[in-house]
Amino acid sequence: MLDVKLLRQQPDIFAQCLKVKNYVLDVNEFLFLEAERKAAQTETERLQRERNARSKRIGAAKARGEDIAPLVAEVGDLGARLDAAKERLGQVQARLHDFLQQIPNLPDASVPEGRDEADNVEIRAWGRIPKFNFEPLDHVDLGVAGALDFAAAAKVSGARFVVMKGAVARLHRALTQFMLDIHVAEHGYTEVYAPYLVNSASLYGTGQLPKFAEDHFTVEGGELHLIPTGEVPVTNLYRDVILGAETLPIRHVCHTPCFRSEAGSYGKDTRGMIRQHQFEKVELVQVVAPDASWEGLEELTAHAEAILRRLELPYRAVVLCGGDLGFAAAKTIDLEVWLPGQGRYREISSCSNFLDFQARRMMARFRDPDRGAIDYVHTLNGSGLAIGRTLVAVLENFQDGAGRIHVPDALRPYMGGVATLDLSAGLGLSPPAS
RNA sequence: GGAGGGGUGGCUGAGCGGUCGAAAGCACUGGUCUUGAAAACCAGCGAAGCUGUCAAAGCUUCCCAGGGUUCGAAUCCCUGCCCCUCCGCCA
Repeated sequence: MLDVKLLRQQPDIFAQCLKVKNYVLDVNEFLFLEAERKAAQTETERLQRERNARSKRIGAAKARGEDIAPLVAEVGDLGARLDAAKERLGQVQARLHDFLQQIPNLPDASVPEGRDEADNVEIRAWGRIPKFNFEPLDHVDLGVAGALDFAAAAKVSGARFVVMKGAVARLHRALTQFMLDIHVAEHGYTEVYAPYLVNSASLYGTGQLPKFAEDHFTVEGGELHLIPTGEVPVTNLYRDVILGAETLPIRHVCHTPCFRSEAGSYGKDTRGMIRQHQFEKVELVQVVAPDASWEGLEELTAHAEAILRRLELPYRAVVLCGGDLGFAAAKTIDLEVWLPGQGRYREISSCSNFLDFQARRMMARFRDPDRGAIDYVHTLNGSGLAIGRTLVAVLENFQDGAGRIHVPDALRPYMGGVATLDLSAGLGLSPPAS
């Protein structure tokens, strides 16, 4: 949600900024609704004031033991007029609210112009892209002996699901634990366990509603929704909260499954586990004072990058262009990992600064001791990292051409010391030491 | 699933249908006192929005949410949500 007061003052400047996000702000519609709102609100408040004054006089007269009948008669149709005014105000406010809810966040001035992901700008790259003396397989082929079983998942559930078995299932678990441990022990995040089903208010708070209702799953007959990302339950912890300044910055790490309907992505990434209805993610969330959010974005991005570096996975960081930027974000840095099976970089983390956009929607505030005032916090989040895609990256980058996967050093303690996974043996389970 | 109790300001907690946005205490902020601190005492202290160029000032709304009764609702009625206690079931 944007600052309405600022929007009123300079709607044209807002419209100009939103063009970078390919959003057309209907300034005339806004000005019309604002004029309506103002008229309706002043009229309603005027009638309320009159009613209050009259009621107060009746109360006073009654207290003095006087006959209140004439005073009551005098009220006349005030109630009816007030009801009508309230009705009108309610309607225009609802329209205005809807209008404002649909407007995306303003992109930061540093966000490059552009239409789609082809226009994103690389800001750094790390690691060496592996050279193989064989044709690298993608994860689907690497797991074909049974460790990654897409057919079984299709039978049990449908398309866009996976069943992992044996060593790969363990690798998946190991990655999760590894990431959580690093973020907690070394990056100063507090671990959080949160619900996977949330109410609509939470989805409004972080901006998944009202515009993107088709992107997530809603439980039939209920008002609960499967979370599309851990961002939703974790950021909403601070909905309707006024924080003490001393509690900032807040850093949370949370491992959750994520559920996405992937409506509108038919035919896209249908092979393998790049785009699934269900995947796991370790999410980083920060709640900070307004003057600390840009620093926070750099920091949070570096925390996500640290995981890739320790896993020795080559990646690059790109700044999303206006056209590719999400609804609520002012700026987003994507981390893209190299996938030999596809011969290209793929998104594995998305780190965003939302400024006060989410905070405004969810009334997440803090008490600023310097000014003695209450102000909105700034919120940030990023994947640290998406587990499924990290698994794919490990399998594809560390294959040896003979169906074996080299386990990166950092992960071995989480794999019971195992250095190599043999996927050719079916489930990739090492034969028992006999 | 059954029975009962309850949702009031940062917290605890009063509240009669009519100067109640709401007693009191705690916490917090400022002051007096003190070498300093504590204690004591004095004062202040909820949020959102609107009108106003700014400011001064004024107004409206908010006592879980949504309806209703009434000239007037924190207070009465209905519905929903949430919490607590006991019983049952249960990972």
